[in-house]
Formats: sequence, structure tokens, C-alpha cells
Amino acid sequence: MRTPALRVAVPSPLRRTFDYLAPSDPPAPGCRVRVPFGRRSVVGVVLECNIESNLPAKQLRPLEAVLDREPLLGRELLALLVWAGAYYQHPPGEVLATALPTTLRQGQPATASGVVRWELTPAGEAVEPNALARSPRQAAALALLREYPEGAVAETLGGLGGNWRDTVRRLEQKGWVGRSEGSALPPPLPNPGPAPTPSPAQEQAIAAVTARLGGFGAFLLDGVTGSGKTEVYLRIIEAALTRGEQALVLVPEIGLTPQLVDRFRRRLTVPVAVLHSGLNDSERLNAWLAARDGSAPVVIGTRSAIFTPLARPGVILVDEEHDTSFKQQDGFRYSARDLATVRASRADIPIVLGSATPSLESLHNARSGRYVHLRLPERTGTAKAPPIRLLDVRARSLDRGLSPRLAESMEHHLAAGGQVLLFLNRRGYAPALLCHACGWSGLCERCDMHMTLHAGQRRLRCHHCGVDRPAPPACPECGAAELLPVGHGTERIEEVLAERFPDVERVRIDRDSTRRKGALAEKLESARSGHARILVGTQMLAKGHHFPGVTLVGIIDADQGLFSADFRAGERMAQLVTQVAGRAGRADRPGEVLLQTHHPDHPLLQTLVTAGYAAFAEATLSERQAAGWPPFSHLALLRAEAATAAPPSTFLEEARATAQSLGAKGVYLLGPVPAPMERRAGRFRAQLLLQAERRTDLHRLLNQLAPALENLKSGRRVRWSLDVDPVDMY
DNA sequence: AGCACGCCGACT
DNA sequence: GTCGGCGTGCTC
Repeated sequence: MRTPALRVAVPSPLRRTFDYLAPSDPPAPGCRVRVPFGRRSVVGVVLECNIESNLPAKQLRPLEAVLDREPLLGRELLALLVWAGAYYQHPPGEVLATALPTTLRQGQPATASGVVRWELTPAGEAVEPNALARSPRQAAALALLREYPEGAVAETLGGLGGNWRDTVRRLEQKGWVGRSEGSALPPPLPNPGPAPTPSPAQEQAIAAVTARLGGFGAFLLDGVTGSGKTEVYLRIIEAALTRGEQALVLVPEIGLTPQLVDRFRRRLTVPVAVLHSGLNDSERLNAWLAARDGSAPVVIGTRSAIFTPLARPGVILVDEEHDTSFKQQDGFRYSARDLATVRASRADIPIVLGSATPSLESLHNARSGRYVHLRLPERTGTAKAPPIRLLDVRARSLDRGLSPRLAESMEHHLAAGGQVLLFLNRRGYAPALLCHACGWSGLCERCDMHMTLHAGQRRLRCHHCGVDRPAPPACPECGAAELLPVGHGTERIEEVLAERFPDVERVRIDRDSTRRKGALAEKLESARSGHARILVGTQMLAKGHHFPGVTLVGIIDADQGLFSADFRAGERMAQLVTQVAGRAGRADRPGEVLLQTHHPDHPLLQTLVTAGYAAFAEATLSERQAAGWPPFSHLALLRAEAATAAPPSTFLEEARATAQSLGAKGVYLLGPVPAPMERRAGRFRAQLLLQAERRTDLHRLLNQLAPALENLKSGRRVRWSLDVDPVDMY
């Protein structure tokens, strides 16, 4: 008779699980346990119980404590996490840790806490309105509480102003108000009225998905900006809610704005749990628990929300599915979008991937029949998407990046009362500072890159490592006084606008100008209200927000996307250009989009502007197929970095040899080569690319290679990581 | 990752 | 003479 054991995922970077002696009443999979680990005590999650360990019984140690009576994570979610750890070759303990809110990771009890609600007691409800005629503040508090039968939180009562806590305390002493502590979902907002009537295309999309509720189905909702994707989401969610099921909505980091959440709260009239990076530990725990126990019928969150437990999963929606923020770029490098389809399939529920500019991966899946392709071809109302016109700026005299044609066009639109949006995906004043006399060029001492000049604060900053120092008044090498800013950023564009349009109100929206808390909201409001007539910005401006008064969009420079080492650069450029272009025009005012370029004949650019994103995607997919890039092959990237150049390449050479000795059938090993930016933040980086036509070949190798790499002694001299399905190649 | 053990340089 | 540098090994 063997000793019964438990298999536990322990927080450690080791790619394996650990077995412990099972107590007589063993905890179920998904429960947390406190276990001895080496000389420490840690919180782990039970993956399996009633197993027979391969280890001799005397090597098994007993648990220190069982922390949950009921599993924190259900079987389905637990299985998904284990699967994800294996797929992305990441240690199971760390995978489980990313799925849990911090307090639970630390072993705290899984109970909502920290949020107090005040509500009327039956005695309080019975109070005559004029009983408090001589205490207006108490009367006001009582009246407010009457409007919140499910209890008001501090934030709500704060609207009373002053010493509202004293006022409420007096009411408590009279026995008219009681308090409770618990989950803190804000109540739904008042519904503003009837919902818009869906267009026939919207109707079709809604019907296609809702018909599949209760079973798996993958849908690509491909709809241009303004075609009403959100309305389709809302109707699908309503249908799931009617069935008593929950909806999980994933949005890109930048897309989770208060306006979006407001819109959901107003339309759905049920509590909406929101999960994003701005929450504190107890807020996050509360939202997580509300999703788990089903008291939040709708859960909306960024990347990591894909791991939220759901009591009654009904449908998953991924908005702006092409957005790269769904892929985690360090540690556990998972794709929330891809895991969403896996989760939906395992939970037997539909998934909807929505975008105006779908990723080539998703378009490929739609083409091959794995996804149902739903199209919303037109804008709602009568607004037509404006065409993009190329402005050939070769041999033109540009005034700090601005061509005379674009400036002229701006004048027209401003004179006609329109707003102008200028897009440039580069912040700062100039991406380099050059000494005309000796050639000094402000290289970052820790990266193989130029430092960006920020003229406003007179500083040089490296956008890759964050180094920040005063801009030298003269050349530090030769002392020449004349230093030349090279290239243009948003700051510089703003400068030329100040000269050319001195009387026109401007707003700049990029990471620098919105660092202060509340600054982004302020600037967006100024843009939306029409107070600012010229909007200058980076992709912050391109994503999500709509500015109805914009009639001209000027794209200052998108040429970098045409000639990059990264095979995905073209796709990114097209998505960004299309998204920005979508900001222009509305029903009563036709918009105009001008794109400055030095390569007006570039075939992909031509396809994009003459035939649109769909045609661009088709052409790019053909190129990918010819070159054997994803989605026609599958990649894994082994990265290594160290303080000197040699150890990474030594490690990767050994890794390559190890892979070859394992057979590597069907897998090409490309490299090792230095990373496109070899030195970053003072560290030398190199990489080995693994490419396979068939996923199974790639994973057969990875499953053997990853554990083997842990035993390579050269691996101790570097920091290495394995990125399955990488989206960024540098 | 932690944490401990172990064997060689500059210090109160 | 020790404090401490980080190489190496281990975690059920």
C-alpha cells in the first residue's frame, strides 16, 4: 500500500510540481495549502489529490495548513492554468500565482473585506421625512440612503460633503442606519433610455452568436470604426444574462476607460466587476470574488482578467483583439486573447474576437473556417469612412516634419470649423541630437540607441532604459555650440503648430503630457468638447477615443513600419493607420485623411490606401505564406541576456546543440544572433529562434528542451526566457 | 527565486 | 585573526 500524496504547485521558478503527504481529509484540487519548502514556508495550490508519488514516502513532508475548505479555483480554470503553463513553458507555481489576487497569494482568507456599506434599517425606513426637520444634514443623509436600498459606500456618501461620517454615526446611534462589510460592486447606473435599434448587419452578428450560447463557437467580429461593435457586444451579453450566465469582457490596457465602463453599467443594469492595474489589493480581491461567486454577472478587465474564476461562464468577448497588450511581455508570457479561445472551448461557450483591424492570425483562422467571420461593413448613421490620401513628401521642404500640403489642408479644415488630428508615433522633440562639428550624437551609454531630446524640459531621455539627464548646451565631445535635433517627435510638431497656428487652441496627448493624474481625462475632454481645435499625439490618441468634430487626420510619418526587421511591423503600421484614420469624419461632415510618406509607391502602402485594411491583410498574408512566417508557421523565441556579450551567445549555442541532440524534427533553429538592439539597459541580449510548420513539432521539442535548459550550467550566467508565440521580436 | 554552505580577499 | 564576496546546490 503506497502512501497517499498531494501534488502541489509551489511558487518557484522551477518547471515542476512538488508532492506532499496527504492528510487523512485531503483538500480538493484548487485549494490553497501552506507547505514547507526547503527552509521556508510557502503558499501553494493543490493540483491533484489521491496520487501516488514517484518519490519514497520518507521524502514527502506533511502540509502545514489547509487554507481553503472549498477550492478557490474550479476544475476547469485549474486545468486551463496547468495547460497554459505547459503551453507557454512556464513554471506551474508562477502560473498559478499570476491567476490569484495578491492577498490570496499570500494566504489571506478568501473573503471580501475592507468595504463598508451603510443602509437604512427597517426603523430608518419608517422615519417620517419631517422628523429630522431640525437636522438638515441627517435628513439629507437619510434621503440619500433611501435611494440606495442595497447600501451606499463611502464614495457615495462623500457626496454629502463635510463631516458626513459624523452625520451617519448619529443616524447609526438612533438605530436608523446599519452598516455591513463586504463585496463592493458599484450598483448599476440609471439606464438612460431605449437602446439603439441594431442595423441588419449588427442584427445578423448578434443572432449568429446568441444562437450558439450554451456551446463553443469562435467568432471574428470584423467591423470598421464606428460600425457599432459595442452595441453587438451589449446585446450578446444581455442574451447571456437572460440565460442566467456571466459574460467576461477583455479589453486592451488603454481601452479600459471610465467611459467604457459607464456605458456597460448604464446599459446592462446589473453589477459590473472591473479588473485593471489601477486597483488596490482589496478592490481587486472584491472584484475577483464577485466574479467567482457570480454576484457580478459581467466582468470586464485587461489581460490578466482572463484568469478570473466565473460561477456560470456564458460568453467571452475580446475587444480590439489585434492589440498587442493582450500578450504579456515578461515573466509568464501568455496571450490572453489566445487563452480566451482555449478557455471558451473548454467551458463550451462562445467567444467573440472584435476588431476594426483584425490580426492576421485571426483573419487566417476565419479564412480557414475555424472562426465564423462576422462583418459590420458600414458605419452606423450615414457617415462614410474617409479615404486615405498619400502625400508624397520626397524632396519637399518640410517644416520640422510638416509638409506645406498638410499645413494648407489644416487651414481649410480649421476655417470650416473642423478639428484636426495629427498623429505621430514618437514622443519627445527629436529622436536624436547631433553635433554638426564632430558627429557626436547623444547615444545612450546603456543601450545601442540614441537618446530622445525633450526640448521642453531640456533633457535627453532614453526611451528604452529610462535614463534621463540634462540636454548638454554644447557638444560634450568638441565643445561646439551648435547641436542639431534630428527627426521629429510630437513636441516638435507642437512647436511648429504654435508658430503656424498661433491663435488655434491645441492639445498634445502622449505619455509625457499625460503623466500627471487626471491630465489624460482633462485633455481628452478638451479634445472631445471641441475646445482644442488641433490634437497632436501618439497612439494614445489613436486607440479607443472618438472625437466627433475631427474632419482632418494627418499622419506625419508611418514609414518606419515599411522597412523594419520585424515581420509584423507592416501589420502594426496598417492597424495603427487604419485606427487613426477612423477618427475622422461624421454624418454631416466628410472627413479627410492625409498620410505623409517618402515611399508613396510602396506596394503594401498602396494596397492599404487604395483597397483598405482587408486587402492589405490579404496581401500581407500571402507574403507571410511565401516567407513561411506566422500564421503559416509557429515560433518560439529563446532569449538570453547578461552584463557582457559572451555568456548569452555561449548559452544559446549550448541550447542549440541541446535542441539538435533532441532531434528537433520539423523545427528550424535560427541563430543564435544578437538581438536587433543588442545592448539595452546595459545588458547584452541575444536570441535563438525556433520555427516549425507544425505546432506539434515545436511543442514536442519545447517539452524536452525547457527542462534540459534548466540543467545547462551556462544558463546560470545569464537571464534567459522562453517566449512561445512571441509578438515582439526584439 | 530564496536560502545555506563553502572557500578566498581587505579590514575593524 | 574575521566579515563578506558570489559560485554551487537544493527545494517534495
